[in-house]
Amino acid sequence: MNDSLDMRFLAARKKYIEGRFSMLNDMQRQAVLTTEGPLLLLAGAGSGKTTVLINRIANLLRYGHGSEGKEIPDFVTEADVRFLEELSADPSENERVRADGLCALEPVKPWNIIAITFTNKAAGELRDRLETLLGEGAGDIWAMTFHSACCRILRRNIDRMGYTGSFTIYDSSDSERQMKEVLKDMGLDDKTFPPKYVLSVIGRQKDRLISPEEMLENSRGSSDLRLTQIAKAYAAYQKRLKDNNALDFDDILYVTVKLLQQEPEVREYYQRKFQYVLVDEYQDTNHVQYLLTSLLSGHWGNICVVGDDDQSIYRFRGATIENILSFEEQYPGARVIRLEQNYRSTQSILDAANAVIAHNLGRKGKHLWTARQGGAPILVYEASDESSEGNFVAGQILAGSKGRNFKDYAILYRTNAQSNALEYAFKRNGVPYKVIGGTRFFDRAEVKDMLSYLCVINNRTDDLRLARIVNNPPRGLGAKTIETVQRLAEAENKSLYDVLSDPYSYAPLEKSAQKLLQFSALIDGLAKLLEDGMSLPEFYDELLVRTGYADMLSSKPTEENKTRLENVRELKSSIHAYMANTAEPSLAGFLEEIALYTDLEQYSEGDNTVVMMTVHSAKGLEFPHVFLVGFEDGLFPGMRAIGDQEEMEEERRLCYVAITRAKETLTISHARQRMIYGRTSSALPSRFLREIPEECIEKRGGYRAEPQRSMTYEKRSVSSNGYLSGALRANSAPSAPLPDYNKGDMVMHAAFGRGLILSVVKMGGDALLEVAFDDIGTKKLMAKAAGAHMKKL
DNA sequence: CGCACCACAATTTTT
DNA sequence: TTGTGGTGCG
Repeated sequence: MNDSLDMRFLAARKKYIEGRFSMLNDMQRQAVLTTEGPLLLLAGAGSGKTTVLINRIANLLRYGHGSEGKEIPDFVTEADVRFLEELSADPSENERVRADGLCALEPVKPWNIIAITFTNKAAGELRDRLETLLGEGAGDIWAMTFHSACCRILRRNIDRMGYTGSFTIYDSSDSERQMKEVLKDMGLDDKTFPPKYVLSVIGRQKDRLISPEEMLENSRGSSDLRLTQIAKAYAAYQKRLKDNNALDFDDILYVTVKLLQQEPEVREYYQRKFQYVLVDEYQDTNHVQYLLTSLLSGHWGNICVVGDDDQSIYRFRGATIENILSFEEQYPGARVIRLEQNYRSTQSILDAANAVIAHNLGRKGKHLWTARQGGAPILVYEASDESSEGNFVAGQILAGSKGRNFKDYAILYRTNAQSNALEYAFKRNGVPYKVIGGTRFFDRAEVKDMLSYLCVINNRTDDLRLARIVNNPPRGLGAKTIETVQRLAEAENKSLYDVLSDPYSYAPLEKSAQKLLQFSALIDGLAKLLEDGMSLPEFYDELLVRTGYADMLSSKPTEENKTRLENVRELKSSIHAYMANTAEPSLAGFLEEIALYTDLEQYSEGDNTVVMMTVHSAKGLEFPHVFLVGFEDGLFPGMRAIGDQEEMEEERRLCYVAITRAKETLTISHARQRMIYGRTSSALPSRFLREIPEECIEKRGGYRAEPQRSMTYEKRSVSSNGYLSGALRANSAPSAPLPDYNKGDMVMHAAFGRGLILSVVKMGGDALLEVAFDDIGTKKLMAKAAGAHMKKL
C-alpha cells in the first residue's frame, strides 16, 4: 500500500471504531478511544463514568490500540480500505465481522487488564456489567478491589516476605484486640495510648511505607515522646501478626508494594501481565495505593485513572487528593479528559452544586452541565427543631409520594446520630423507611464468634480467634486459665492450641485439663467432619449445635437473642452464596472471601421504602428526590472543620456529593435548635447555604415567632404543624386537639387513600391508630401526626 | 461467671 | 442523649 492509502486506512479505521461507540458523547468517546499512555479522566458526578470504564475495556478487548495506533497490518488491501470507507453506519453482521477484523490492532487479552475499585460492591457491579457486555471472557479480567488484587498476588508470592500463602486477614477489630494486648504487655496505659489511635499512627506509617525500624529511627529526633513508644508497639504488633501468619488491612497493601519493590521477578511478572491498568475512584486512593498502581503499570505505562477531585471525601482515612491533583507531574505526558455532561440532575441542582464547589481552591476545576434545562428550585426549609424537621420531611414525602414510590426518596445527613429524630418522625407518620449504616453484619459479635470458630477449625494456630471462642459459650475456661495457657505458649513459642490440647504436659493446667481436652476434642471433632467430606452448610449446622452456641441463644429467648440467632443463621446464607459462586468450595476459601467482603448490608434497591443514610454512604448513588437535613453550621460543616481550611474544603466536597445525588428535586432543611449530646443548642443555617445562588432556592418555614414551650408540649405541638407549616403561621398552631377517631371510622389519607380504622389505643395525649387502607394494607399511625394528612369521611 | 453500675465520649467508613 | 467499656459484687 502507498502512503495516501495508508492515510485513508488509518482514517477509516478510526472512523469505524468511533462509530462503534456512537452511543457515547464526544468526551466519553474520546476517553474510551484513548488507549495508550497515562490518562486522567476527570469524571464529574453523574457523567457516566462507569459506562466509560466498561466501554474502554470493551474497546481494548475488541480493537486493542486500533483507535490510536499508527501501525497497519500487512494483510490490508486497497479493497479493504474501500470497504471500510464505504461501510454504512449500520453494517450487517458479516460486514461488522470483517471490519472488526481489519480494525483490530493487537486486541488485548482479558487477563492483561486490571481494573481496580475500592469496594466489593463497585467491583461486583463492574464484573456484572462487563459480563453483560462482553460475555464469558470478561471473567478473566482482574476486576477487583485493591485488597483482593493484592491478596491474589500475595497468596502466590508472600513466602518471600516471611509469611506463608495461607495467611489470615485481621479486620480492624482483630487488629484492635491484638494491639490492646501489645500495649498491655508493654505496660502502656491505654488512656495515653488508645489502641485505635496507635493503630491509626501505624497505619499512616504503612501508607508511607515506613517500617517499624525506620519509624523508631525517625522518632528519635521527634518532640512527641509517644512516637518512640508507638514505634516499639508497631514492631511488637508486626511480630505478633507475623507469628500468627496474619496481615491486617494495611499490611495487605504495604506488603504487596514492598514485595513488588524488593523482588524484581515478581514485579516484572505482573508488570508484563498488566498491559492496561484502570483505577476507579482515584480521588479516594492513598499513597501506598498510588505506589501500587504506579508499580503495576510500570512496564507498559498504560494507566488510566478515573475520579473526581470534587468528590474526595475520605481524607480522614488516608485518601489524598494529591494523587489526582499531581497526576500529570507523576506521569509525564499524561492526557486529561473531563467528563462534564451530567445525565442525572436538573440544571437547578447542578447550578447549586457548581456554585458551592467553586468555593474550593484545591481542585482541578470542572463545570457540570446538562442538556435538560430547568427543574424545580431547591426547597429550603427552616424548622424549629429536629423533631419538626422530621415531620416536615415525612409530610413532604407523604404529600409527594401518594404512598407509592417511597423508594424514590432519600434522606441524607452528616452524622448517623441524626437518624434517630427522623426515625421517630417517620414512625409517627407511618412512612416506611430503612436506615443504611450502623453496625455491619460481619461486625456483630455473634457473627464474629461463629467466624472465629471457623477460623480456628481452619487453622488451629489462629491464637487471636481461639482466644475469642475458647470460653464462648462458657466452658469453665475462665480468664485465669487462658492467661496461664498464653504464658506457657509464649514460653515455649507454641500456639495456644498446641498447649491447651496437651494440658497434662503442663503442671499449671492440671485443674482445667479435663475441660481443655473437651474443648480441643470439640474442635478436632468438628474438623474431622469436614475432612470426611461433609458439605459446608451441613457442617455449619453441626457447628451451631456442638459448640452449644445455638443452645446458649435459644435457652434465653430475649428479643436480642432472637436477632442474634437470626444473624448466626444468616451467616449460613453467606455460605450458600459462596458455594453458588465457587467451583471448589472450601472452608478456607469461604473465610478468605468473607475476610475481604464485609459489606453485606449496603444499600440496594429492594423494598419500597425511603432510605436514610449519611452523605458518605450516599456517594455513588442517586435518587429522584433527596432531602439534605441538618444543614447547620456546626453540624454540616461540622464543628471541627470550622476554622480549618483543608477540613472545610472536605466538608464542601461532601456537600457537593450530597447535592449531586438528587435527580429531580432537592430539599434542604435546617433547624433553629437541635438536641446535641442531650443539650439543646441553637444553630445557624449552614454557611454553605449562602454559597448556593438565591435564584436556585425557594424558602419555606421560618419560626421567628415560635414561642418557647416546655419540652413535652413542644414535641407534641410541632407534629401538628410539621408539613403544613408553610401555610399555617406558627402562632396560629396552638396545641393540636386530639382528633376524635374511633374504631370503625372511615378516613381518607393524603398519601395512603381510603382506609378503615381497626383500632384506637390511647397513649398519653395521643392515640395509636391501626388503619386498614384499601390500596396498601394495614398501617399503624399516631393520631396527631397522621391527622395532618387525614380526614374523617 | 453474669450482671449491675458508673464513667466517659461523641464525624464520616472500607478493606 | 445514647452507647460502650471497665470494674466490682453476688
